Amino acid sequence: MSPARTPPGDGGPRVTIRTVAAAAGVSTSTVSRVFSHPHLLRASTVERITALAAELGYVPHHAARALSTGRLGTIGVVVPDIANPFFPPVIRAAQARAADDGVSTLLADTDESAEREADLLRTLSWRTDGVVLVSSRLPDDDVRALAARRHVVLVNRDVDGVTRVLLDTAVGMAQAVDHLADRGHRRLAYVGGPAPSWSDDTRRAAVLARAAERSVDVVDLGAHRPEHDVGLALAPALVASGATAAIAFDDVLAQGVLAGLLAAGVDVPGDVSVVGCDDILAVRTVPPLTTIHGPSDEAGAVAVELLLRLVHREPGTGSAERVVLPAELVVRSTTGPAPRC
Amino acid sequence: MSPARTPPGDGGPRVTIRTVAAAAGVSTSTVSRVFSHPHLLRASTVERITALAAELGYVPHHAARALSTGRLGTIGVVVPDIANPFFPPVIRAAQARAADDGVSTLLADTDESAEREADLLRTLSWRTDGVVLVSSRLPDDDVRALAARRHVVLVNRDVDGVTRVLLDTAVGMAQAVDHLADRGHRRLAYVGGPAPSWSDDTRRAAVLARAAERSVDVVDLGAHRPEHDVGLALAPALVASGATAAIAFDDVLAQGVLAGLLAAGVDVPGDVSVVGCDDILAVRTVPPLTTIHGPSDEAGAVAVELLLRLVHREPGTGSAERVVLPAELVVRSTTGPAPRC
DNA sequence: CTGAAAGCGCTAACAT
DNA sequence: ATGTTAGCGCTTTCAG
Repeated sequence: MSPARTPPGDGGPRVTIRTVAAAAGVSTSTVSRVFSHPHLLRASTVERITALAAELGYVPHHAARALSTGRLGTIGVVVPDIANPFFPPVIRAAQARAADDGVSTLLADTDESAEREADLLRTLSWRTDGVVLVSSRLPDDDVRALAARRHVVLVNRDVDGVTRVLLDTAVGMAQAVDHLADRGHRRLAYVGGPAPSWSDDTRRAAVLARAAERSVDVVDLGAHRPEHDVGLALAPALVASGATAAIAFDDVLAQGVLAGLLAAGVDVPGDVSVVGCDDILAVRTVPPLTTIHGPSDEAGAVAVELLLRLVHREPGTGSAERVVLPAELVVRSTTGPAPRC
Repeated sequence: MSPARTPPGDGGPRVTIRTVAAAAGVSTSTVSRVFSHPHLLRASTVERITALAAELGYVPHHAARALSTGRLGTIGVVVPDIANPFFPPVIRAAQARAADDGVSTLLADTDESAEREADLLRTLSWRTDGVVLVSSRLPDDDVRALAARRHVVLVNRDVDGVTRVLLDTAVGMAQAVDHLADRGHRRLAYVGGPAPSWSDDTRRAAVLARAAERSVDVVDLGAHRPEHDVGLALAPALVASGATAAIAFDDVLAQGVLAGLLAAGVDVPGDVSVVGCDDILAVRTVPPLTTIHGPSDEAGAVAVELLLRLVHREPGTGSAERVVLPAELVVRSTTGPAPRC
């Protein structure tokens, strides 16, 4: 086990493909092939060179490879906010899927700012073969323009003409309405999320549609930033609305509402039922939150898969795919029968 | 505004430094210098070439530059679990600090596995100039070995001989003990975190030390994975211990304990006070959690700063620094006077 | 202040 | 199944 060598401690000139070739008495191309297309070589050769390379402490030079192949072997994953618990599973799955193909991922956080997102994308374009844009805050046209110049896959954003992976929470929202209607609720409130957002639009629409079918009233409590405080502040309005159940845009908002309700002495689910979305908080609320769970990890993996396909396919090939993954209701303890009046 | 061009839609050959040089009637070296050492050129030249380059849609080629300079312009940030809310602020600050120097960050998640961490570090070493290891799960010796071969800065891990940035929660822990002692608590419980961990060792030690000074009893409730469920399951033991207050290794554990206590009908802080650590949950618990807040973002930034210094300094220079940032108690609503017996 | 030329380490035709 | 030979796009001495 002689130590591999790299920057610190210097330790003489770098071990390159050439060093190894010389030591093995073969040409550099053979060594190169050992690491890129081993199937083109005799097994014994591959084995011998691999061992020798390891012994010499040879480490492939990423930049050099990238320069010759024109492929960086790195993709970008851009999210609005790492700290938002919705994203980590997506990110993790994306990284894992990329790693399977030996591709590294550059993770970028836009801090919820479209401007910063644009900046970041500019920087990323120097260093990546393509980008997965999760819940992009960019205007549709900007997204299309970007996709025209770079390989892009969207997650949780539905822009025509751009490859995208969507978590269809509409299914779950409809289930939530059914769930509540089945338990006697006749009037429910929708606590909306960010105004210009695909997620909120589809969620609200799904609630309204299914509620209409079930002849349940819906009070629209407006569009809001998905933050705990906001939900908390909304509790009084919810109570005033006369609704016996609330469906919130996401779990954070729902948790806020929950806290507000408890603070106001309203029993959940005795007096009011609450449903969240995204299953971000799992059972960490008190009581555990009924919510809508989608395969966000799968979304990340699929997005990377599609991206890698784009990267490897020659330009112009294939049209923008649109993958929809269904999200479903998970009943926990914040929903129950409507209070008898 | 002619559009920059990159992979998709092909669009002819890449715009290189050569294209720009030809168009400007200068040599490639001049163009190169415009982007790397503009101060060596006449201002007017710089301006002219910059404008021209922008117009032609020239984008520097990262890999090529890396190959020439031997510096990748990328650092790695390795965390055990992106989804753990303690890390995002660290990551974000690290990225921001790196971006200030035009350095990209490769984020890797080890999924709490030392083995996977080792794997990842191997991969990262091909593609980065150095690594920030946050809360590494690697054995001390492995960390030292790594640091001998690569530029490494540790966060939240104290290994002798390796540059590191520590959040000294011991200060906060002592404050917590004082806070409780001042309010009449004579017997408190420490709910420990992961067994082989610098954080847990120092926290526990700090609690014991200050408690001894204040003649307060401490019941050690053991070492545990910092998860909600675990904390929840520990509530009965806490009650049985007769302690009137619990200090937990971190907020997640504290929140679990809180939930378990509430479930058991124990009033917080009426009957039992609870203190967390890391200020991960902010005011999102009910009631809002008293905890210990440290500048984790600063830790991330400082770590990157130190790393970049290592990267740019020639080998062998400077000895391993040890930066300690103090974390302090934040009193919220889960602590109060000891119940009168 | 700017140009010319020699690579950085690797891959990819093209030969053999 | 391997060797030969050009570069990939950029930086960087060394000259001028």
